Amino acid sequence: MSMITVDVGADGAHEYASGITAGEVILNVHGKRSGAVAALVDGVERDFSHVLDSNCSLEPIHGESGEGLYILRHSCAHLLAQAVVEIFPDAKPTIGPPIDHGFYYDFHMNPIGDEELQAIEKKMNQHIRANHAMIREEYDNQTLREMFSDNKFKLEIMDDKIGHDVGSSAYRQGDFVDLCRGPHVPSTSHLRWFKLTSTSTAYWRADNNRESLVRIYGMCYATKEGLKERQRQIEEAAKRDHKKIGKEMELYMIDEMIGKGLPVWLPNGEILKSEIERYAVETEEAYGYQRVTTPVLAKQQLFECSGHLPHYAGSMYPPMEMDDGTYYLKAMNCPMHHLVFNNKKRSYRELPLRIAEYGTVYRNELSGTLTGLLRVRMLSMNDAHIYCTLDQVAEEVRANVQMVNDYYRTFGFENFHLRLSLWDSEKTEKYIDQAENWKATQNHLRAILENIGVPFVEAVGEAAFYGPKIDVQFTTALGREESMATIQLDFAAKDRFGLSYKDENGEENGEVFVIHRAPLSTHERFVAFLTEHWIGNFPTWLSPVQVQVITISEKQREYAGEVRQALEAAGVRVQVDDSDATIGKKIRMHRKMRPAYMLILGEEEAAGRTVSIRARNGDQCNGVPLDQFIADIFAEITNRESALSLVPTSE
RNA sequence: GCCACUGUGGCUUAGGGGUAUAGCGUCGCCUUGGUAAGGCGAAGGUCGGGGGUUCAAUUCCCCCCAGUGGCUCCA
Repeated sequence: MSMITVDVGADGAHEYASGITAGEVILNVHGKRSGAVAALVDGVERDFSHVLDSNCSLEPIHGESGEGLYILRHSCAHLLAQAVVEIFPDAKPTIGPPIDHGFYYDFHMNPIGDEELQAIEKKMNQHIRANHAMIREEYDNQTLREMFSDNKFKLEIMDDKIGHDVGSSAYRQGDFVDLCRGPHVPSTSHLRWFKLTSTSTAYWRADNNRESLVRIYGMCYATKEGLKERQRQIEEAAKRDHKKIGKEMELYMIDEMIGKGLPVWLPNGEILKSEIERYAVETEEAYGYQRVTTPVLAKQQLFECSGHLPHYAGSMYPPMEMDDGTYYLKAMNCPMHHLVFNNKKRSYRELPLRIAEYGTVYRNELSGTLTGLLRVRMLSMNDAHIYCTLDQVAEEVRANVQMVNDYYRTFGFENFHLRLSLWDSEKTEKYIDQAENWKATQNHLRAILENIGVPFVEAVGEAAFYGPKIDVQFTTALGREESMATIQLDFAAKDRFGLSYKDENGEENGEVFVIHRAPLSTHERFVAFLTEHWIGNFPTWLSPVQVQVITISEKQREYAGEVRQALEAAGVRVQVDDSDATIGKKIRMHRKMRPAYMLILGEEEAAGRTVSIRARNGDQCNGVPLDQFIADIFAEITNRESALSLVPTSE
């Protein structure tokens, strides 16, 4: 029998008889409880059953590693499919990939509800206890096609992904077999820490013209702790939910009579919104923007000119017939800003021309997508369009990236990164048909980003229909990525609107590039993220209630009134509670509104014209002279400090 | 738009074929209290809307509407 040498990394090289499996080697080197779910053989992921017949390197893939979790979840998807087809023999499994935190599997079957989900979960647990081996089987193409002849989805996958002459593999556990490349965990007992979470519909190949499928989601971890930790994270995120906090703090309301996706900013939310806007106005004036206001509706011709009709018609509110034509609510400001640019002859001396607008657009987002402030049909934003030459694009993009960084630092955001969103050369029907321009502008943007030296990722198929863009991607408390800000390069507007300027040579020059940018997303979405990020405990400058005054007894009413007046005179948002409730009760009541500071006023404070400051965490700072407190909080507000520093933290 | 689930006073919620809980909040009275619930009392709901089954529907069925989680979409 020939021998082979297996390099097992830090543990050196071992000699084995040829024909040994990867799993046997791992068992030999790392023992039974190594937590390995698969093996990396010469850098390729393999099953434990993989036979070694020549010298190689081998290391275990642990269930808790990224690769290991991926395998675990993929295997768990198979287990799900096994349970589903047993309970619903007519269900046709389609695809079932691992995803962040878990997996899903799409089935062609009748819709199911929670009860069925529980039954499926129960069945999966039975199979886990039975500990079926997950066995890899290799077949030629013909055999595979016969095996899955009753599942047109699997046949379609074979048509697309596997050459007709090469064959592929399937994995069997118990009576269930599924087409799959693998690798998988050696047996179903590894899949113990899973939970089915939800069902949904998905379309075959994500195409809504094709079959509607039932998608079942689950999460799966290598350990009980992993699963528990994820459940904790979900609970934690629920506490940060902007819908819950927004209701508690009375930031916004949504009323059926007004319409869904159309939030009303209540006084407290309006304060947040207007503070954001005030900050944006100050910042963007400094960056050389000029503000305009345009109407909320315009004639059909405008949106035809811009190309939004028909490209974007589905996302606009339906047309209104008027005596002089058809009108649409604006879903974007750009066409009107282009007309502002065209309002007079422009000189190269005016470029870059930066036109900003703080207003609202309306988009007919699909009803099923609307949630709280995160996805709405009324979008308020600090929108702007920059008109410049190709040479100026780089500097404008750089300034915008810097602006985004400035903004986010002030708001306390750290979990974000840039994404270069590109067109998809395979799906050109989604985009304006100028392949050369796409390639050129994409390369230009990429070069600009590389030149600035900021890290970024690239995403194919995420471009706007008129040009590539730089998106600022934000990670939520649930670990999900959402688009926040956007900087878009538009090479099409100049032709559609005949944008031009008189250049240095006195020539009429039509090479006007437009940059669309909205660094703070929409105010709705931004406030949702802000609320989640701060759990409603906003920096002082943003807090709807900056100071909550609480009297010990009604004897301090007069002093409380003086404190209020002094704070109001300094422009501080202050509320006074001089009711006859006890101090403990007042504190408990007002915590809901999350004031930046509470001021406790009793006999001592009134006598010495001081205040006792109570921070959100309960820390105290007693006997602070009123004038000093006002000076300090004024500075904290004016500097837009993100940390509250008027009460030293007790450590 | 599609699928599943949910919808009870301002908020959180119990219940379930015989028109309904409780807590918080609100209001009144007592209390004048030093840091996350002082006491007593009162008001407040056609149980999301419409239809059906039934002697009787908030409860069961159907249709809408809205919300939640996903899909799709997302300039």
